Amino acid sequence: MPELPEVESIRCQLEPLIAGKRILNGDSFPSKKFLQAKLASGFYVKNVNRRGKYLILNLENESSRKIKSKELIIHLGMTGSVSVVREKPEDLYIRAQWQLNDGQILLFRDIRRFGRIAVVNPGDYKSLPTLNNIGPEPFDPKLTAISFYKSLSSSKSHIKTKLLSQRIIAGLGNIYVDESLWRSHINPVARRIGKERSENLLISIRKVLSEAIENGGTTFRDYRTPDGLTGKNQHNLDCYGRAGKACKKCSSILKNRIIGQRSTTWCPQCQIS
DNA sequence: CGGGGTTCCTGGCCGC
DNA sequence: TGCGGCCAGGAACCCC
Repeated sequence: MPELPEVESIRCQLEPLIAGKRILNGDSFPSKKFLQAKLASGFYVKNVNRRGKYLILNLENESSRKIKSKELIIHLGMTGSVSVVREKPEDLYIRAQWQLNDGQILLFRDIRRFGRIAVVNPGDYKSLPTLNNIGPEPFDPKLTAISFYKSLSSSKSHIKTKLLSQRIIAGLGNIYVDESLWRSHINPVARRIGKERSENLLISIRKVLSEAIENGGTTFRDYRTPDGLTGKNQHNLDCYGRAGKACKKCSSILKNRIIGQRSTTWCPQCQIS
């Protein structure tokens, strides 16, 4: 579902809709994954940030001259979306809702319930292990070809698995991993890659992600921005979803198989180990 | 602790 | 039209 470009598109639209608003109360579907929604009650939304695929709403509440801060973390899972509405719709799949002081309601909708809501003290991500151990943002200038190479070298699992783990680099999911590996001619089951190929991979990741952000994300089925629109990046994919079709570089037939429990598409000709 | 497999959910699509 | 089987953009969790 939503990977970094989709979450970033959502963040960008959501922030002006809710920044400065006060959350009067929160309510949720009765599941452990969403129950913390109500803990955001009474706080103002300072801003809306993103880390990897996680939306992070910075909350503040000044009571009796003491400023209290929290973070409302929304993870969209596979089918999550957010919207801001005046009237709550009849919808079975609303998993959390927050009444705002301007009469609007922030909604979290998630058909499959793979998403998650948490309200934590700033930076305290113990309850979200992946966020707690997350790697650098792809566009962080501190992430260099060398540091990326070293980080990739620290584990010997398949490169596809490493990129999906969020520990080496944040925000990649199945679509953009396959796209980035195709662009940089790296086989998804490669285990060690050299400095030069690591650098090419990082360059490809950045290009793939920035194009996807410009296109407003990739919509296959569920992904929507808060304004309800779909993304356009599905028309920009070279590899993901094209198994059985001709490689756009060499015309070989793209293959597909399961790697690390995830469906993987690659070109057997250009993506050598 | 790192790594691999399992599990959480629902709906859409395909083939019979 | 109905139903079983399979598939899906993610990550927490459990066990070795």
